[in-house]
Amino acid sequence: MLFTGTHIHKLDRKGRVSVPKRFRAALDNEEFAGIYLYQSHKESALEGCSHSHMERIAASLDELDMFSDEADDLADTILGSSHMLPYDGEGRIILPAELIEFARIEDQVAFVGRGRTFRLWNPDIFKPLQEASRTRTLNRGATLKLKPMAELPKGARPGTSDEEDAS
Amino acid sequence: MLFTGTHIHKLDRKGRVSVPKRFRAALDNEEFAGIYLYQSHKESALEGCSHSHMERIAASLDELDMFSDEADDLADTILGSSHMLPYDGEGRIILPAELIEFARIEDQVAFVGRGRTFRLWNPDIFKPLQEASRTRTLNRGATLKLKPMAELPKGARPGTSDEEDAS
DNA sequence: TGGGAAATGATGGGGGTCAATGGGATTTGA
DNA sequence: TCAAATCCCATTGACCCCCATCATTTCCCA
Repeated sequence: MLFTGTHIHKLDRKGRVSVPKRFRAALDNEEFAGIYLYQSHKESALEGCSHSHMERIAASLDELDMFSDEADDLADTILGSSHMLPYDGEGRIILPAELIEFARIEDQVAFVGRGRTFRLWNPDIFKPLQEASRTRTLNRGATLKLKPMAELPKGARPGTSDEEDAS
Repeated sequence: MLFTGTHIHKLDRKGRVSVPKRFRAALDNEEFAGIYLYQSHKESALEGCSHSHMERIAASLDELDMFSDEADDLADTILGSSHMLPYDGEGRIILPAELIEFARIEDQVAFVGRGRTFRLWNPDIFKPLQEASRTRTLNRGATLKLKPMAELPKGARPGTSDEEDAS
């Protein structure tokens, strides 16, 4: 379950767009055949995730004080503004007009993997941003501290399996 | 069982409103074919939930000191003022006049998912509030500490079902 | 190793189905 | 007996299923 790479697909005149095969494959075992999308907080982009990821968000919100202001805001912003989008027979979703407008998407959509989640962009907007962030990363000499293998969930390590083999 | 998204439906002149298909689907296994609504204690909105969630609230109240003022207040506001609303043949409920008035609902109702629960709003009132939530979330740099997958209820994780045991 | 064939993913579009809505008819209950 | 709730059916428009085509990639074999 990992979203990687950038995939550019066409938005047809019915408002449909194919979800990249790789992304669909990453969602194979989900109980819901489709994806969730919501508006990004900081970017002119859409955040995408799986059903189980959404469950995880809900479960985490549940833990916060049921009456806290922060939980309220997060619920409104994420759960309240998310769209549950099922695939059609060909693995496409219908991109709601509201989201098309928010992300200023025209006739093409870039699916950008971010590991457990992904983003949808207007490719023309994403490209320059991607280059900028690449330059920043290089200049900063950023390093990422990797988690030891042993702490990874089962199924994410070679030689283990979560259910059946996912080779 | 997850309520997500915002769904705006019409309140007809008989005081009926369709419960969104997605919400009804989330309540499929409930013993009661309908929803519960009560007045929110901090917003001009209605809180909605399932029968089993209502049971959960009752159970939580049990744990509070039975004679505490807090328990009294909560019992009055939630259990005492809640309405049990069955669907008609088309999946609609009748919105009681008392609740319409409280939430200042006119001819449209917004069903807003919040995970285990949902809220009903006058869309014109909700919209600006949701914008404000978004802004606060952004400024606060709020991040939600996600619960580890392993602690999620079974059936909420890919590759598990709540039927049999998945080691 | 190159070229052609087959498989697979992406795209376009028609039409049937179902959710949302409106309103009349019948039943229930005060 | 009247009002309100429930049942029932009609309408409509959005969405989903289906199929046809096109573009790639993969595979196979010379």
